[in-house]
Amino acid sequence: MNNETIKVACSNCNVRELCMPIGLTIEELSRVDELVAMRRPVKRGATLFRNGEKFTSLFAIRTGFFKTCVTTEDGRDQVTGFQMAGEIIGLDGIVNDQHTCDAIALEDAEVCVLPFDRIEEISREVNALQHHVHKIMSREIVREHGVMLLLGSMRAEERLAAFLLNLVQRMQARGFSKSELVLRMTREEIGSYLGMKLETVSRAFSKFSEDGMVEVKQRHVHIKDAEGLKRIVNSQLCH
Amino acid sequence: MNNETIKVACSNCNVRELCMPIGLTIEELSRVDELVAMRRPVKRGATLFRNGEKFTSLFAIRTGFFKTCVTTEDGRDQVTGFQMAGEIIGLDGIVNDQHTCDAIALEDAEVCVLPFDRIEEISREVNALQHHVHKIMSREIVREHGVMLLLGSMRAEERLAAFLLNLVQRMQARGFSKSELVLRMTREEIGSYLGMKLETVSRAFSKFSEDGMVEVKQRHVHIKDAEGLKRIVNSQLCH
DNA sequence: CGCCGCATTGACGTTCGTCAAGTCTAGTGG
DNA sequence: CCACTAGACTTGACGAACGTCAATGCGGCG
Repeated sequence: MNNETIKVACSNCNVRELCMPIGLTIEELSRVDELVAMRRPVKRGATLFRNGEKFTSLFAIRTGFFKTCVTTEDGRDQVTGFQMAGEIIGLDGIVNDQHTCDAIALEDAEVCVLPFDRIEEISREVNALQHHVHKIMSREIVREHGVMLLLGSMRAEERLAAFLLNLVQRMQARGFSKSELVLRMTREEIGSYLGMKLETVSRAFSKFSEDGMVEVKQRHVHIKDAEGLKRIVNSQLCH
Repeated sequence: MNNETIKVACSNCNVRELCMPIGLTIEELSRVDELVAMRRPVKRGATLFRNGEKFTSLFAIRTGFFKTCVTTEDGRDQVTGFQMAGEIIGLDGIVNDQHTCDAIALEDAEVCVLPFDRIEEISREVNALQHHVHKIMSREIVREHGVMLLLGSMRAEERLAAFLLNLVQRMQARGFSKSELVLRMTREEIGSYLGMKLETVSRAFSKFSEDGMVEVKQRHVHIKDAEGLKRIVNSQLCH
């Protein structure tokens, strides 16, 4: 009804349970609300932060979809992750006070800006927040272990199957279908993340499609046989 | 001189500047000393912690050399890192209160046991420690980005060159030679870390040797042309 | 001295990258 | 409303890089 200079507050945010600790007392909750300095819209294709930029804040994704990627001087490029609502990005910037990767919106998005010094300050008073921050960073480390496993020991189809299952599982945790999926990234970006070429991604999609495990229509993916995909991931085709 | 039930203290530890924050006041330093619950020797081949074990502590490596690896139920296996003196391991355990990988000593080692609840407690009082913990976790995230880049976009020889340069650079930071290297891991473990087979590792070593960039004798590696290796890493052989 | 695990090397096969041609779709402008 | 275009995607043919399998060499330890 009334126009809203949307009150910035975690306490009534719909992705709260994804990015904030649970079981806070009322007063703790109001302290945590102070974390969010502002909200910031990010247009599709725009960068939220870029390699080399000064680090000041973490970002909690309220809506939208991002990719993060690292680049080397010699032009190598690697997507290190895809992030969706409720996830925190920018953790890479803490260690040297500057970001070491680019974060780019793959669809129109909105993020909460969380100044890191404020996070540290409030963490000292609210134990649950302190532990939550540690868990978020640990979770990212564990996730990356999984990616290393995927890149280091899986073949193309196994990688894509694992990727699709992971995506759909995260969507499901956000209340979306566990069989219907709209990819926000190109084949090339998927390939970069999975360490393979876009043609190989495309072929793997076609293969799954032939085998009746998914229906693929451009970026629309319908997963008809999640169990089949799981078998692919765990197949260890040889040995 | 006198026999030592070695006093457990960071303040006079020789790898302090590697694992502890710098610029602490005297009283802060004494608080930080309380972090170390005990020291624990780990024999070569022994596991410091294992996937599934309850997480209680981080470990700071005083001496020795470790590998960490993740395993899947279907028997896939991936070395996620090699850790040496001054580095902290166990961060993966925070998120779910249990370890998600195995840590195995590749040579006789000694670690400091840092109970994590004590870390959190003292972090609240000593800001420098709080920030240091954040930096350590962020550093690990950034390191893993680098591994993802390596696994996702480099060819075999580029990976091995990058690996050798990274190892020697870390050894140098610890006061060792920047050209002389004793590998503590097998070809197979190197291969697992780099996402390639042990034979491919061996062939890459032989290639470097033929090209006069290194001398290899089993696990002894002499780096004769670090610049050459750097060129390999940045070569982008095709394109 | 002999064994065993690790490492090297060679021959061959598979997977995936490369290059190229062609198709589909969404978006734009007449 | 339709035609046109650019970018994304698919598919095929071929080759390079790496994995696989197997034989052999080497060094350390009991």
